[in-house]
Order: sequence, then C-alpha cells, then structure tokens
Amino acid sequence: MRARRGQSTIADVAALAQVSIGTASKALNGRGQLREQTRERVLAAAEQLGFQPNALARGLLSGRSFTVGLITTDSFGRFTIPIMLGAEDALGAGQISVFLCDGRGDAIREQHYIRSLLARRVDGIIITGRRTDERPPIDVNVTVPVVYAMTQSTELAVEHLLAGGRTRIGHITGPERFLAARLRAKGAVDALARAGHELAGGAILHGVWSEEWGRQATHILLRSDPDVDAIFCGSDQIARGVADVLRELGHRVPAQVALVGYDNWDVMADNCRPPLTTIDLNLTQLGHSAADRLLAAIEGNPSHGVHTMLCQLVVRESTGAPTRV
Amino acid sequence: MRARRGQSTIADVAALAQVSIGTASKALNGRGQLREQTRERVLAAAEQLGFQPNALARGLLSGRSFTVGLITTDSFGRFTIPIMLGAEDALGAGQISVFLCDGRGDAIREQHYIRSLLARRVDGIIITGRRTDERPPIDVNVTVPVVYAMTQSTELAVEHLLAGGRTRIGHITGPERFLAARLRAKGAVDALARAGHELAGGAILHGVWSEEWGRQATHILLRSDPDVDAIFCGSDQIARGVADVLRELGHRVPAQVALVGYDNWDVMADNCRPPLTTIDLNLTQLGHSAADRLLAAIEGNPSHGVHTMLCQLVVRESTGAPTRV
DNA sequence: TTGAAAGCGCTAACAT
DNA sequence: ATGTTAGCGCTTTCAA
Repeated sequence: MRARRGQSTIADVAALAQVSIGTASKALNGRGQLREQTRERVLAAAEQLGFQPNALARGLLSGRSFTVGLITTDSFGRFTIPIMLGAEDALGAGQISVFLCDGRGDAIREQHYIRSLLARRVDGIIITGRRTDERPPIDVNVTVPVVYAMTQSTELAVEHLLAGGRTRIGHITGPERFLAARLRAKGAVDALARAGHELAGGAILHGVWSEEWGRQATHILLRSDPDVDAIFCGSDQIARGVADVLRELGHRVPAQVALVGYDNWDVMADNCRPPLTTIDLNLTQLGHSAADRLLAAIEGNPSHGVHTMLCQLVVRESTGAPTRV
Repeated sequence: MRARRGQSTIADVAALAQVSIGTASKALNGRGQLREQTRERVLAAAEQLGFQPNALARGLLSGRSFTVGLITTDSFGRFTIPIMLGAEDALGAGQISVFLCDGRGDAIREQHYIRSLLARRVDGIIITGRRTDERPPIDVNVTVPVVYAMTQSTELAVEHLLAGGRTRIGHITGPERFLAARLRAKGAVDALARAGHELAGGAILHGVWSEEWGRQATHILLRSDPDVDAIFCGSDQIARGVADVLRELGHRVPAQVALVGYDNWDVMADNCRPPLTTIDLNLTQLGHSAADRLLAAIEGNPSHGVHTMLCQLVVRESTGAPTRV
C-alpha cells in the first residue's frame, strides 16, 4: 500500500518493521518507552524506505507549519537580497522553510500573498522593502506575528568627514520623494549645523539614483563652490559618478576632495577609483535580526515597537587625509 | 470552539451558517447542488469569520501541496535573481507558493534543503545556479519533477562585431575554471575561425570577473596588438573596466575600438561610457520557462532533456560604426 | 513495552 | 438539497 506520489508513509515503515503505527511514531521521534531492538528495527525500516515524515500532516496536527512568509513590498533586488539572505540564514538553521513572495509594490498582489500565506498556516511573516517610507500595516485580521524589516538612516558620514578636517561638504542624492533621501539629507545638514557649518554649494542636490546624475551634479556643485573639500552622496552609484568626474577634472580624491557613498554596494564601492568609503546598512544582519525577532514572537516572546540597528562606516581610500594648504 | 492559532475552521463556518460541514465545503468550493440561499449564507459566514481554508489539510488530502522549491546552488545574487523573479512570476500566478532555499554552493546544505522540501511534499523543484558547469543530478530518490535552470553560451557577440566590419578582435574574460568562460571563449574563437580570422593579441585573456582585471587586461592587449579594433568581454564588469582604460588612453569607443560585454547587467551596461552593447541571457525568461516546464511536469506532461533558450544581443553605443581609414 | 483509537481540517463518496 | 462518514498521515492519549 504505497502512498500517492510514491513517498512512503509511516504505515509503510510500521509494516516493514512489523510494529504498529503508534510504535513506529515513537521510535522515529525518540519518544515513549521502547525496546532498543524495536527502535532500531523501525529506524532501519525508515532508512530502507527513505521515509520522510509528511510535514503537512504534522502541521495539521500541531497547528504549526514551521514555515514563514517573506514578502518584499517592492520587487526584490539589491536591497532586499541581503535581508532575505540574513533572514533565510536565521530561519533555515531552525528547520523553518521560507515562502518567497514578491510584492512588486502592488498592494493587491501583496494582499493576495498574505491571504495565501495565512492559508498555508505560516508561523509568521517578515515584510521587507527598500523604501524607508512609512507604510500602512498589513491587513488587520492577520493572526500571526509580523516583523517589518526596513532601512534607516544615519549621520555617520558627515561626522567622519568633519573628523577628517573637511568643512566644505556638499551633498548629492536621489529624488526628494524618497524618504530615505530626505532623511539622509536631513542627517547631513543637522550634523553640519551642529559643527557650525553650512552645506557647500548652498543646497542639497536632489536627482536620481544613478551614476549619470552623480556626474552632472558634480559639475553643478563645483560651479557653485569650486573649493568644496568633501562630497557625501546618497548612494554608492551616485558617488561613483562623482569620483569619475572629479578624476577627469583633475580634482584628486581624497587629497583635495573626500568622498563618501551609501550602501556599501561592493560592485560600486570596490571598483570606484579610488575605492569608496561608504555606509553599510548591515542589511544581512537586519534580515537575521528580523528573523530572530519573528522566531521569538512565534515562541511566545513578542517584542513590540521599533528596533533600530546600527549602521557602519566602511572606510576605504576615498576619505584619506586631505592635503594641507 | 475556535481552532488553535486563532484561525477559524470550516466547522466554525458551518456552525455559524447552521449547516453541516459537508454542505459548507460544497458551498465554499462551488460544488454539488445547493440552494442559492444556503450557499450565500455559508459564504457570508465565511466572510464574517475571515475563513481561509487550511492548505495543510487540503494538501494532506489531495496529495498535492501547490508549492515548489527553488534551490540556488551557489548563493543567490545578480544571476539567480532574475531567474527567481521569472519563476516566481510564472508560479505565483497559478496559486503556487515558492520555497526559497539558498544552497551557497554547499552540497550538504543543498541535500538538507531537498530533504526538507520533500518532507513538505512540494510538487516540484527548480534548481538554479550561476555556474554553467556540469553538476551531478540531485539525490536519486527524489520522486517529484525537477527542472534545472542554468545559463548557456553564444557566439552572437563576435558575429555582430564581424558584421560591423571589425576583424582584429580580442577576448578578455574570467577564470578558465569557469565552464561559462571556456564556452564563451570557444564560441568566440570558433566564430572568428569561420570568418578566417584569428584572435587579436594571440590569446584569450583569462583573469577574474572584475573591472580591475578589465583595466589590466586592456593594457596587456594593447601592448600585444596596438591595432585591435574590437574587444569582446566575458562580462559587463570586465567590459566596463576596458571602456574606462580605452577612454583614458584616448582610444575612442566605438570609432576606433568596438566593445561588447556579457550579461546585460543594467548597472554596468547603462553606466558604461559609452553605453555597452552586450549579450542578454534572458534570465527572467529562463526562470519563467523553467517554471512553466515544471508546471507541465507536475500536470503529468514532463519534457525531458535539455532545452536551450535564445540569448539576445542588446546593441548600444559601444559598437557603433568604425572610423574608416 | 506495545497496540488501538481519536482527532487535526478538509473533501468526496454515499446516504438521507 | 443536505447530512453523514471515511480517510489523507501523523501524534498522542489511553488501554492492554
């Protein structure tokens, strides 16, 4: 009596080992009082049949599926991957499987996924997104723990530049409609103000998240303040464009102009000339931590509220010592 | 009588609608002969309770879980993401959920995932990886359909360059131990040979998959053949390094030297100066197609053997017309 | 030490 | 048109 789909059941194991189903279950799970010989016979039978307990049946019985859903609000890409990696790492170790759901910034899709995850009786849900923007919490009648893993901002960059003796610091970043861009800009301006300085060039240069914008903005910035001695960029991509133009115009980095990026995207930061000092949001760790929190909540120890994780400044050549005049 | 975990069961719905469980099931699934009024009453009750049928129970009964596993052999990154995206797209539409498994190039891990997926009674498995290298098929006693989605090679690049009137074509690529690198190189050499030409510089330049190697290799290539009129690179990253050095040495692209990359990685190809002509492996489509094949196999229409998909040459500025002497 | 039986939530025969 | 029942594969009492 083979089970459908060709996978053997505990009944097959029990039959082969010539014991009852209940006994087989105990032997396989190390529970109850069994004769050592019986236990071994069952284990051998299971091995021989390549028996894998049916997780669906187990879940049905236990009320836990040992699965979690991972929803990316915007499509997954460079930003969500490290988070996913970290989360998967934390969960996979604990025998929990991860359902991947790509929301693509579409609320309908997202809602569909949530329903589907709930139907599958996931033990919890992690929601991830590139945007820092405030988002409405997901549907109210979600009965499982939910953790949101989003990125935050920092003022590390400007402080590092100030500490390095720079004072004429410009800021080139992405579109103003991104909360992330606004927060980073605000952090920069505030840090400068605390030190008694103003933004070089007089204004934040908002554009798009691209190298091309970095190049354009560099020209703009140099025109409005030729003596700028540091540029903090809202992304590594922008910073790389800046670095290229500075080099081509003969402004040496870091001797004359220091440069800091954001994201620690290896492909950009390492290949930048010179290699880029940048802020690492520790996304993998964020994903790991989110998963740990979710696990704790599943185990009955929920931690409510917002938890902030530390960013990290990764110092490379682009912020070496300036040339003293 | 609430179910555990706070989610309501069909029994709750039936009770609220004052019908039997069987009737509720029929109403919810649109089966059987029911009075319209009864059906509506059940639906209303389900709505009111936020009822979601338990997929675990359904799967247990039907022998199908409507889930598939997606295993990346090497850790997922730039290459596997588009494949995942495509696969998820094809599967998500059909109400199938995807288990994400990150193999990290570790056979033990991979095996662990396969066991776990089997225990969860997935309907099928997709295996993805960056490496084109031959790999042993996964464990033998896997009873579900398996589809491998890997990348392949092409000779498009050299043919395009030849068609553009270039004849002294060099090739800079990644480590020789990568089958992908070997295949691309072989394709290039073969295409050149068919046209009666030899590789410029006399040899394939194997290095690493980085911009820095692209820069170094450009110097090497120009030294051995200063009149090279085209360079085909094994990756967009390498090509970008090449483009930078060519520009800095005053070799105009494409007027004097045409340049072709590989991967159509937007971040590299679009930001290259000039924008890079490159080969697009259509990975998203590959993922989509792999998922479609898997679905077909699950439905009982397996297609065995290797299916090859077409690559595509994306022409940008780096292969414009040469300057005629 | 082992076996028998109930039940997790659901669907599909069969009975009414 | 509706209700009853068996059973998917498993764990867990309870009985032997």
